[in-house]
Amino acid sequence: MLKIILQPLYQNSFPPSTYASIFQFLVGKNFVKLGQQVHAHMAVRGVSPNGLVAAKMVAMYASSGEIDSASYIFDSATEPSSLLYNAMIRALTLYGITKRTIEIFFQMHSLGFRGDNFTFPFVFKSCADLSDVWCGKCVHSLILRSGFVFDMYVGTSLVDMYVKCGDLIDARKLFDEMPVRDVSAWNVLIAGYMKDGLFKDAEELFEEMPIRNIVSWTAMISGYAQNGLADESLQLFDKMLDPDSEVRPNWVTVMSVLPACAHSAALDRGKKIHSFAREAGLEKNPSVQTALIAMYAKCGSLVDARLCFDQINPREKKLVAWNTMITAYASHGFGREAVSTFEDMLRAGIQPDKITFTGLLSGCSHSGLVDVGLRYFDCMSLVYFVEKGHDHYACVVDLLGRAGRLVEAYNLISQMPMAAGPSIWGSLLAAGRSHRNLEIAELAAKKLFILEPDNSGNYIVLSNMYAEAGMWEEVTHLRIQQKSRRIMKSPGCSWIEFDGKAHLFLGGDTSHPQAEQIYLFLEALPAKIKAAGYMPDTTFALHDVSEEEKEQNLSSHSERLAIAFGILNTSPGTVLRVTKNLRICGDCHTAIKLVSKIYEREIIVRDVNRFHHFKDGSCSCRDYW
DNA sequence: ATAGGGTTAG
Repeated sequence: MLKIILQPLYQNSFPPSTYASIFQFLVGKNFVKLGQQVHAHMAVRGVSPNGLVAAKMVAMYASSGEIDSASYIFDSATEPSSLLYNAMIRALTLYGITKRTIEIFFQMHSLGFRGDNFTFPFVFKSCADLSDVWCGKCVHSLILRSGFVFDMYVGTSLVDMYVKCGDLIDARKLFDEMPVRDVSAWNVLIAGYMKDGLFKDAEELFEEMPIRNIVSWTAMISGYAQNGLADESLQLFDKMLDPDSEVRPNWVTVMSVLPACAHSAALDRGKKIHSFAREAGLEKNPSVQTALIAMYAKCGSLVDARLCFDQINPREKKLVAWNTMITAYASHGFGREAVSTFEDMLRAGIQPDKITFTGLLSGCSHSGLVDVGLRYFDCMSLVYFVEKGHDHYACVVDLLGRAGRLVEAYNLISQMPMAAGPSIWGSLLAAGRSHRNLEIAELAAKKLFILEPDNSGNYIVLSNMYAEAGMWEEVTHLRIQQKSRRIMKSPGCSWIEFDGKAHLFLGGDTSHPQAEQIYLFLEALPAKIKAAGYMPDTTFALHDVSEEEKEQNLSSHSERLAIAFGILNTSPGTVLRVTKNLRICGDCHTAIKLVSKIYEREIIVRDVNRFHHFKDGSCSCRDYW
């Protein structure tokens, strides 16, 4: 076929069916230039494309990335046909132009072309992407009597539409009514249940279905991972690696399981999955590489994250990869690196988006780069064409608040074009606390009591501030309020990975087999610190007593237990990586700095907000978090 | 020519 096309095209025009076959042949081949030559050949000879030819041209252009040319052909077609409409609807769906897809469908319908089994799957997909259940139902009702609902493809896309619109009841009903179901229909429903957190229903379907393919497995694994069920996700992934498993993981599976490692900070597991990806030839996939960056960053290994980032082929280094790297630096308090990576990104010609700026601004905030952050914030919409969103304001309120510029922070909130959410008032409250501004703290706390009445932390912060100021009546009042709403504080816990297993400690925990040794170690610590000639920063400890576990003995905070366990069980010099479910307390922060110096250990603590790299007596956050 | 699993986030 190619030979025929490549023969000189100077001869007379061909009959339409020939042009149609040529364009048909070029679909998906990415020979745009050739397609354009044939197109010109036709145009020069005054042949106007009939419905069939136009349809093939639309398909050809759309499949080679030329959606504008496809649209042009469609708009200038003189002879509309079902086939042409189908081709255009398919092309638009391919490019995610959902609204136009639906418009074109209704235009088609109004011209008397009713649509067929090659039309509806795309229309329902568009409704699904828009979460437009109203439109979906409307199209559904149009075809109720036509019999197309019994087509397997149409049925599956309908079930998917209801799933994506959150209507699982109707999705299930349609699924049960389908006369023929293949594995795709099952997968759609499984994915639907996992999104909604209905694990039992998803598991039942997964067991029940006659054939499971890689998509079924991946839907389960990613569903668990996205809902924070990291163990379930990793276990199922292991099952898939079993030699007599029915399927092998592919790049989507690997990409989906990595967030489970990230969630539980399981660096060793993550490294094993990385090795698997390497052996399976999936390491060069840019999406896998991006998921690896995020995994390494969240498991505390920025070095490995950067290595993965550098290994991505520059041509394949897309927005998400840059965002992930910038965010990784930001969460570790490496603000300067976040900024320089952002500048590298601009030089590479990548257009930043709103996530880029949340990463960049939070990086500035976490490392005290106040002026740099403010400069980027001021010009982000005019220079980089990214609209300022709620989260960007949150970063800058945080930035100003940490720097003690509380009035400016408050003024910024008042000027926001949208309502400030809990993250913003939370930042302001934290800033009010650390800079001892009761007025601002009170103001922020009162907003938070309305916005998130169940969050115990807000009551505790304000109550501690009242206590510090000797305002005991207010303390009592807050306590009564808290009791009446039955607000429970969440218990602090920390874990550390050792020997392929997570060792978890609660505050004051004595249940660990090595508890005795751990407590002996911690009790000996103050003397060691003194002997080494360091003075604990008592001023800091005095006014920043842990807000979450005040009544508890500071020296048995969960992060200290985990670190003690780590020092006792690993060889000298091993980096310790500890994860905590709450914010690290000021007293522990001071203690860990000293431990890092005395025991010559690098200690990396991931708390609920960010990372702390303790080394040689100081922390990467420069006591600024 | 048609449907299903998807990585980044104060």
